[in-house]
Parts: sequence; C-alpha cells; structure tokens
Amino acid sequence: MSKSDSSKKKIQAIRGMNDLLPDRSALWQYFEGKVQALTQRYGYAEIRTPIVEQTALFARSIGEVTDIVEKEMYTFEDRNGDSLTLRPEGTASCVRAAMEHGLLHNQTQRLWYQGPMFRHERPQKGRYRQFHQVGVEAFGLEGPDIDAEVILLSARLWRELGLSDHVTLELNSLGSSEARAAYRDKLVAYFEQHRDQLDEDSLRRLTSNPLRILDSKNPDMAPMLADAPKLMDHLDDASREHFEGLTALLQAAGIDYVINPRLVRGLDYYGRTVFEWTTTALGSQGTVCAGGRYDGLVEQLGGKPTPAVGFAMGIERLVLLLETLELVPDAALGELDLYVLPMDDVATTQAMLLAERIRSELPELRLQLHCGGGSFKSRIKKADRSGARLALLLGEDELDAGRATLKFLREEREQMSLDQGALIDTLASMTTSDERA
RNA sequence: GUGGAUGUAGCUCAGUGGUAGAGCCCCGGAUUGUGGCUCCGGUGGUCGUGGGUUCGAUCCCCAUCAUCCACCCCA
Repeated sequence: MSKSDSSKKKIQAIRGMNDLLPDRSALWQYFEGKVQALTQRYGYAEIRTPIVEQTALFARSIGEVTDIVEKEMYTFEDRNGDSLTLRPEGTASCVRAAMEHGLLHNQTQRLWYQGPMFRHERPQKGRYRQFHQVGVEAFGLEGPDIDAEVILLSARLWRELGLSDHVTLELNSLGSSEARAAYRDKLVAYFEQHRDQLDEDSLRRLTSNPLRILDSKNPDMAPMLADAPKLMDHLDDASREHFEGLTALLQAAGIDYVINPRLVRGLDYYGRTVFEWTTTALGSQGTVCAGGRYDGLVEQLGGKPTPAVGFAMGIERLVLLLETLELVPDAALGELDLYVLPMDDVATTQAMLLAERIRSELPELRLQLHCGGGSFKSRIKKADRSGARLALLLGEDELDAGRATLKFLREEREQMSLDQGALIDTLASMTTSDERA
C-alpha cells in the first residue's frame, strides 16, 4: 500500500442526512402505504414539485426574519447566478405550483405531497438536515369544516397505525392578522414591563418573534408567562366564531383536543386555526404533525385571495414512534414466503424456470430463488436464514419424477412431495389461508 | 449556533503506555439429499481521522469529523 492510498479519505454521507437501509425500508413503505391509501379515501390528489426553488419563494412565504430563512436554508447560486434553495418545507412549493398551473382559479383543491426537506440545523434524534414530510393542503375553502376534515384525516391515520393513545391534539387560534398585530403590541408592552424576568433567548425573541416567548421551556419564567395577555382573549369576532365552529365539529366527531393558548407556529404565514399533534415518547422532538390555516399566503405570493389550510408530518419521527412503541405488524415487514432451492447445479435451470412460473401464477407470493451454488448443506442453511416460511426443493429425484419437495421451515410438519402440476394450487391455498389467519 | 457525553471487528461491547479480545453475525466442517440445537475450525480491525508528547500510544494532550442528549428551532 502506498501513501497515496492511505491518504484517501473515506467519503461519507453528509451530516444529518441519512441512508435508509434495507432493514428499515419496509417500515417506511408500510407508513407511506397507509398515507397513500388514506389520502385517496379522502379525495386528496398527490402533487410532486421540485426540491429546488427560487430562494425568494421561501423568503416571501415563510418570513424573512424566521430562523428557517435566516440561518437554516441550503441556499446556493446556480451557474446562471440565480439564488436557489433546497426546500425547507412543502407548503410554499405546493402553493407556487398550484398557482402557476391555474389550479386555484375558481376552484377548490385538496392536495397532498411527500418528500425530502432540508434545514441546516444541529442534528438530534428526530431532527435531521434532510428529513421527510407528508403534507396535506386544502385550498379555496374558508369554513371550519375543512379545518376539521384535515384534522380528522390525521386522526384516522393515528388510529390505523395504532397511535391514537400516544398522541395529543393541541389547538389554538392566532386570529386575523390585524387582531394578531394588536395582540402582539400588547404582549410586547407586557414583556417590556417584565424585562428583568426575561432570559437571554426571550430578549432576542422580543423583537423577532415575541409570540414564541409564550412557548418558552424556562421554568423561571412560567409565573410571569401565566399572567401574560392571552391571545384567545384578543381574537376578532370572525376568528372566534371560526374557532368555535371547529371545536364544535371536533366534539361532534369525538376527537379529543386540548386548547393550548401558547401554541404558536414558527412560520409567518399561519393565521386563525393552528394545531399540533404531540407525543411524549420521543424526547424533546415531540411534535409529530403540525399545521393550520394560511389564508393570506396565496395572495402574498401574487395570487388572488384564497383561503387555505393544511398540515405536515415528519416521517422520521412517526416511524421512530412506531418502532419505539413496537406498533408495526410483522406482516408489514415483508418476509419471504418461499425459497426455491435447486439441490445441485444440475437443477439450476429447472429451478429458475419453476420459480418464474410460480411468479407468473401467484404474483402476490414473495419468492426468492437460490443463486450462487454451494453444497447442499449450505443451500438449505441459506433457505433457513432467508426467513422464508417454505422451501421448495428440486434435486435429481424430483426432476426425474416431475415433482418438487415442499418443506416447512417454521413448523413441525412433514414435507410434501408434489406433482409440479398441482404445485401452484397447493402454494396458493397455503399462503392465502395463512394471511387470513 | 450553545452546552454536555461518546467514538475499539458488520453488530453489542471488554481491554492495556510496548501495535488488541469476547459474544452475536458470516464462511467451512462434524458419513451419502435436509436447516434451526450442540461441538470444532476459519475470515474479518491502519483501536473515527490528523497532529503532538514519548524510545514507543488504541490508551496521555490538542484539533477535527461523526453520533447521542439538552438548549435553540421545528415536522
């Protein structure tokens, strides 16, 4: 080995950007499958947008002074000198695409998306620089019924995943932008009066995002925060009515919720309804799904005034939660049904042809064909380690007789010698009855 | 961006100022076409990376990278 060889540095993944390895991919597919089926059942159509957009899109939608825009975006110049950004969230792109293609012209839209998002944050469990979200957005509907619908959609997902007992719905209303601005002034005035009790972070937020001070985890500030003016007490009448409409619908639908007057979203475009689904099972990254109403965003991006509501959920966090709580059914993990095993090299061709025939006749069956030769002993060991429930053995005796041997790898049961003609029916009966059980 | 902890085989981890071990995994064997249990043998590590101290460092010091936890932020 020369020195130049040893000086080669191993290339590794970018910090905070993870590979999804084969032992976990079935879990993601399970989750994604549930989402796909669910959105379809609610009449939401998928939209796919590029992961790169003009930087201005995010600056104008998320808000110039938010942490996301100020210090967390992956922004770079392309070869033309244009400023581009890897999307830090999905709503802005979704709105841009919907407007650009006339999807919001005199019509309502129910859309969903899924994909990677990018934020340059310090990685932590449940928080990564490339992370994945599923988002749901509804446009052109202003009543609280659509707010309730998207919440019901998310609640059904938790039910189907077995998560209902592990997540809590928190609700709040931010009111109209005018009411919020007036409230913000009152709040700042209150904090100014108690400036001595504010910690360093809160002093910084006093000018950037004073509403977020309410959400502080510092116990020393709790008494002072408890006496602060309440957003709920400063709502405009229309927003109050909207919020009451929403809570009435949720009650009618049997959805439990907690009103959290300190709940504030980090993105500027939210107004009126905001909500979060949280869990205590994930440590400090407990928000698993969050969203709300953003009636002003379309107009802000140059479109006609269009009411809108939506949410995004973090796939890493939800998958982590499913793993932590051991809520993934074995059937979702994609184990093999059948391992087709030529007992020696002479049987290779016949085994391959038989495997192909089975795949044609039984498309649902998960079948792996032994490749790579080896002694019979090592072959059958591999059949065992493959995890398959059944093995189909083909050797000299079987080939001569036009038969195959079906062996049960996971149960105390005599192996069967089957005529190759009857094989398909036997396999079919065995795998379907097993799945129903 | 701030504070703290950690980094030895694919995985989980021992260990010592004189260049390393266990268990699991993987491969082979224990009579001919039957795996799982047991037994035997074997592959595999520049001790995260780069400097420094030292006769000599995996061990001490510094830096760096990565992971984890909390803050910040947020899904």
